[in-house]
Amino acid sequence: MADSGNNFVSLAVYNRMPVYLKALLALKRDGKKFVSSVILADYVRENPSLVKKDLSYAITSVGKPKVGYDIDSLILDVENFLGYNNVKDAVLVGVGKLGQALMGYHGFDKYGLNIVAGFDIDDNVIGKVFNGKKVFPTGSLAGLISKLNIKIGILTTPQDHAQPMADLLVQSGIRAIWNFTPVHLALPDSVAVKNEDMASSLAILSKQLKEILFKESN
Amino acid sequence: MADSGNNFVSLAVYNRMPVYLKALLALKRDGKKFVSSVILADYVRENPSLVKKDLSYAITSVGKPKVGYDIDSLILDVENFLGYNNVKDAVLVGVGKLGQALMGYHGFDKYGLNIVAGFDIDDNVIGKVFNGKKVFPTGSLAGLISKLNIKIGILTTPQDHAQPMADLLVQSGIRAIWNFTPVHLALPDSVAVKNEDMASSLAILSKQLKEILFKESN
DNA sequence: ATTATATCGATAAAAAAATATCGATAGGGA
DNA sequence: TCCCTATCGATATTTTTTTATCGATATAAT
Repeated sequence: MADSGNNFVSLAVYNRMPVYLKALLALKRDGKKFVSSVILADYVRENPSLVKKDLSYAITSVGKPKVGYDIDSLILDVENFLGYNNVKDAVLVGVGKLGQALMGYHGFDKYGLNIVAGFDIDDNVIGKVFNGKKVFPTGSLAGLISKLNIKIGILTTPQDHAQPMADLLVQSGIRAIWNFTPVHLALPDSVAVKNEDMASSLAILSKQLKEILFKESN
Repeated sequence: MADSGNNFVSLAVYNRMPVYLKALLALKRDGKKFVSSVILADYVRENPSLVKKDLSYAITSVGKPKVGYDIDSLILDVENFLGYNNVKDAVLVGVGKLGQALMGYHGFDKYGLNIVAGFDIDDNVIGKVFNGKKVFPTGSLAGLISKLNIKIGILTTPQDHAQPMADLLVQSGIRAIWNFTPVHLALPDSVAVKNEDMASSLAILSKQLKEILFKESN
């Protein structure tokens, strides 16, 4: 049965769920109607028991013995679990290359993320429009956030502006910060943070590469 | 004592290690010379025992009772553990906004990542230079990879080019792919993959936000 | 219709990870 | 100098996560 919303589900589940979703969408494209935990586990390289348990957090209907899960309904369930179906407004601060890339990224629609506007201190980008989203001076941040009751801020500033801009976001009422800067933000407990940490990603990739090459060399 | 290189260290440790490093650098900036596991744990919001165990994988000298760890030497140890000190060459495929942002990102130097060149199929970017790195047509990918013995490929193409370009990278000798596309790549076991999965990051942030707001509302 | 089997969902067992405990000891203060 | 205390590093305990097992059952084959 689907999780009612505030029971604890571990972060590991949240990390795997989008992987299942991608696999399900690929299977659907291949014309499949049903998938078993064994097939799906094989596809994403996990254990079938783990897949069954993970899906149990999202699923609203039962799987059929001998057949598996209905792919269409499972996709809906997983998308729902991940919150793709409720739109989340956000502002983006720091409209450099990365900020522009994120503002222009159409994939966010699919995830239910709606970047309402960008903010910057640089007159060269203020007033510009990326993917239909305008760039405003940071001075107008607080007004827009409170007017639209926005809770999520995306932080893509240069390093030295990260903490001050995070502070400004929090003062303006933001309650969740998606931090793309490599800065350790000091924030109150009442604000959620997700660091998009390229350092650890790269370290993990290097570690895996090292392991693969090591295995081959003996 | 430091891990000799191929004992198993869990991914969780790799995820936390850069967080410790950021904290250590901040403490150093504040003029601190030593730090205890308690202080560091408090800073990064982890348990002191966990911090001690994690650091034990990286550390080469012992901490002092009553004092803690020498910050300077700990920074070196952690950087070493994370591989910041050995340069890793990489190629980048797909020089759109995101690709340009990554090519222009100076932080990678610090991590020991050196993007040697970009590759694209679009004549509008081929020949251009970003941050001193030139963009070549994908046709010249294989040659450069084998000539320079490059093992890491960064994938920042549009979705529909992701799998074909990943295949090309693998054929050309790439053994590790840092995948910034939202595509589930089908790759042989001999190739490491790290998906930069914005879907799960966003889902986790949303979950945390929901939990924080829920806690407050009762 | 009967039987064989693949799969589910629940739960038990195992493995892994996180946390607590504890003896040893360096440094500070009486 | 001699305690007292904070901390380390090692290890034991607890908790969490993952994996295996098992009865029930839907489908397919005989």
